[in-house]
Amino acid sequence: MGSKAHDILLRNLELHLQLTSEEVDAVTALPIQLAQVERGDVIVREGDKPETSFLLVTGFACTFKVSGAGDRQIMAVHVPGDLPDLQSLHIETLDAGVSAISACELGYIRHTDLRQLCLEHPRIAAILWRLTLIDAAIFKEWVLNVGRRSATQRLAHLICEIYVRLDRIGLVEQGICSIPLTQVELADCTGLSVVHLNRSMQELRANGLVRWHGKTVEVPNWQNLAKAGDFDATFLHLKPSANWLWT
Amino acid sequence: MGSKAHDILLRNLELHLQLTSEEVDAVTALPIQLAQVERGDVIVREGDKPETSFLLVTGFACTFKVSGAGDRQIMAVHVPGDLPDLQSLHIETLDAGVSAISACELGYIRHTDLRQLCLEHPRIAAILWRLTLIDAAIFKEWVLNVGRRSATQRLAHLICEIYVRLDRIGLVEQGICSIPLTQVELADCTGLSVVHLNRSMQELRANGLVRWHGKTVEVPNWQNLAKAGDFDATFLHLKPSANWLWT
DNA sequence: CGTTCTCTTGAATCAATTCAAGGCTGGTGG
DNA sequence: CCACCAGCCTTGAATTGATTCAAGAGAACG
Repeated sequence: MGSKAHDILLRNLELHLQLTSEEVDAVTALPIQLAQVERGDVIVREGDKPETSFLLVTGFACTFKVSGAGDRQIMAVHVPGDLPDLQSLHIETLDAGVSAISACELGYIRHTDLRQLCLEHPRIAAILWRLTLIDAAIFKEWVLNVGRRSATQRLAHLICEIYVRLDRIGLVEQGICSIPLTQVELADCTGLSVVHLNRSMQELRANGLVRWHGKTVEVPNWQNLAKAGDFDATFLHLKPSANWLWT
Repeated sequence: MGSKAHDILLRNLELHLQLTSEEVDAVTALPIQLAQVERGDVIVREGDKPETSFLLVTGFACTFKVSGAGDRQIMAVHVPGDLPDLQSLHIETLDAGVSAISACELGYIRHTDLRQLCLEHPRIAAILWRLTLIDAAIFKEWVLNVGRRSATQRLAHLICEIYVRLDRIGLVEQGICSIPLTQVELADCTGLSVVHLNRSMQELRANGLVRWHGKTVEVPNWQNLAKAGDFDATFLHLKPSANWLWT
């Protein structure tokens, strides 16, 4: 107990609420089963009925669905610390798949253990609930993004979101971070064709808003990119209010 | 206590889990403040920090956001029994507004009362959490709908969703129901322009898939409409598994 | 060192938007 | 009771944004 996976999980939880030492102990005592997956692997599929949820310890993953015509739409990008299928704790059947965008380390946690933790520690239950609500907030923003923004805006907005979330977990240095998404995947995030996504990317580059080569992404001027992407980080709910759970 | 609002709420909760008599009593004892709003009224705004959540007792509402360019995108349609801003229980600032699509009766419930209820009745907490997860499942499906389906499919899919949800609460009779959405609102749900939405509607009509006149909507052949809209109701999670919370 | 992704480009096509205008309906006031 | 207004629906035509198709260049991998 007390592995790297526990550390990542605790760090994520404590971004939302300062835990008591009993709470920290309870989380640390959680059995976590480690596993690895390769880039492109499907971790869980739509229709699965898992009895565990997994913590993304390292690497990138995405939540996706496939239309009847066979087109893929990605609806969430996951970064280390995320619990991409936590919803399965209270909804038996998965309504979307999760696949690995890069090689990933995963930590599987049994639902029975999570339920027990929630019963004994209602504040942890509240944080986990909150995490799923933030996921929902991101989905809403994506509906707006895909439904009402231009191709360039969509891409800029997506880059902003990933950038902010990476920054939060310390994965951005001097405006540079590593984002292992291919243009095919970016297209599937934004509801565009690959060709058009490529042209949108070139437009961002031409305007000096991003430098994206391979996996290395540089944002020379955050303000400009945020403006181009109609991006306002409020929907990410990065900070809980001081008096959450106290009123 | 024991108003129409309580009945609607209880009926919704019991669609997910059979409540014990203590649980029913606890819900019935919940103070609910009734209110009315007119068609078009904004009930809560993006950025609000409410200390209550509201139950939609009668009428239709929608969750929406507005892009920087001023375009509206609707990301959820709400029917009686829904708790459209339940998320505010654990996220202080609302990331989307809710507005009334028809005249509505609302029942406001204080967060403090809901939190107390959750602490004393963990199974009710689980149901409420589940409700927010189902909302999230719907958002995901909407990302797919808006991102990867054709105009006609999007509209057909939307009609299917509303139809199924109305049917579930007994608001469909012989394939006919009342849906007070205008074409402007349908366009805002599907990420289309009004003109194009109108043409998509005509296509559905021409193919005998829907009869939509004013607020009266008839679905002559459910199978055909579902097929045209690439619709599979799984994502609505209408029925919990038999052993939810028991494993 | 070939194979397979990934990225890029040009050209033709198509889906959806915009612009503009007219018709319908239900409600309101003269 | 009728005239008028506002909101909603419908239509046509021009335009634009995005897709598709096709093909080549570059990078990554065993």
